[in-house]
Amino acid sequence: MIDEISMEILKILQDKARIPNVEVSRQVGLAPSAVLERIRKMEKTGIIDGYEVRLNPERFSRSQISYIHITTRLHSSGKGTIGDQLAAIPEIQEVHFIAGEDGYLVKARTANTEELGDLLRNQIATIEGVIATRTTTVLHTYKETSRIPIR
Amino acid sequence: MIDEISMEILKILQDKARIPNVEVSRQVGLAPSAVLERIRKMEKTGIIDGYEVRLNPERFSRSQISYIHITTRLHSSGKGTIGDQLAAIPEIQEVHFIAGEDGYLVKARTANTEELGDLLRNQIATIEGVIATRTTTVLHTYKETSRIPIR
DNA sequence: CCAACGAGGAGAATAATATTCTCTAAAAAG
DNA sequence: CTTTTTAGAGAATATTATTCTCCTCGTTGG
Repeated sequence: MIDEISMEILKILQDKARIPNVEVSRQVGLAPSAVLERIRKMEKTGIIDGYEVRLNPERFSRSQISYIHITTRLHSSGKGTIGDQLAAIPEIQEVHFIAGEDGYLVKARTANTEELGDLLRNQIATIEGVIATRTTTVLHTYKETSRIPIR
Repeated sequence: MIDEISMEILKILQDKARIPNVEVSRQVGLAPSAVLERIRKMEKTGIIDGYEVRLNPERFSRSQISYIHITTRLHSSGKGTIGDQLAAIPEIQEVHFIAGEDGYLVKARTANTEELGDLLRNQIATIEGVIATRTTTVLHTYKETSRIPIR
C-alpha cells in the first residue's frame, strides 16, 4: 500500500518536514503535482498524522526527564480513568498502561527535580486511585527521537 | 529572550509545522518578513531544532511499545559506551542513563512481542557489559507526544 | 539632553513554490 | 477486449517565500 517512492517521500519529511514540495519532487524524480497528490493522500488516509517543530528542551526549562511508575487501585472510582487524568497534565508527555503492575508508566519533563517533586505531590498523588509512585530520574540521554523506523 | 510573539509562533508550529509563513504572520499580526526573520533566528540559535513529520505507527508495524531496563557492569570494556551502542539500534527510540540502577532505560518500538524478543536476544543481550534486562510492555497508550509544554 | 547606533519591523518588488487542471498512459476491473 | 480507474506529466495560475530598502523606536555613550 505504501510503495518505494512514498517511502522516499516520508523519509525526506522525517528529516526536514518543512522542505518545499518541489524539492521533494526533485529528489524522488516525480512531478511536483504527483508528489503533492501522494502527500495529500497519505494525510487523508492517516499515514501522515501531522507535522511538528522540534524544540530544544533546554531553552524552555525542560531538561529533566523522569519516568514514573504509578501503582493504582484496581477498581478506581473518581471522574474519568486515571490514564485520562494523567494525560491532561502538560508536563507529562507519555502515559502508558502497562502489563504486570496494575498501573501506568509515565514520562515527565520538568525544569529540575524540584518541579518534579511538585508534580508528584500536587498533580499525581492527588489523583483518586493512585496508591504509590516510583520515579526513575534520567541522568543523561543518549538518544531521544519519535522517528519511526521505516525500511 | 523569547518574547510573547515568538512563543505564539512556536505554538503554531507545534501544531502545524508545515503551515505557510504568511499564514503565521496573519495569526500573530506581523509582516511575513518579520516572522521569517524570527524563525530564522530561532533556527540559528538552536531554539528550533528541526521539523518532522508525525507518522502513524500502526501503518508501519510499530505498534508495540516497550520499556527496557538494562543493567550493566560498572566498568564495561567493549567498543564505545553501551549507551552509544544502544542508540544505534533503529527500533530503540530513547536511551537514557538512569540514576540508582547502574544502567539504562530504553524505549523500543516493534511490530509485536515476537520482534521484541528478537531485539532483546539478538541486539541487546549481545552487547558487552549488559548483565540483565527487565522489560515492561505497554498494553495501551493514553498519550504520547514529544511536544514540549511552553507557557 | 542629545546624537549615534542597532534591532526589528513594514511594505513592495522579485523569485520561488504550491496548486489546479487538462491530457495521457497504463493498470485493473468487468 | 472494452471500460474504468489510477497516477503522473506539464502548463497555467495562485500563493507564498525571500530580499531589500526605508523607517521607527529604544538604547547607549558622550
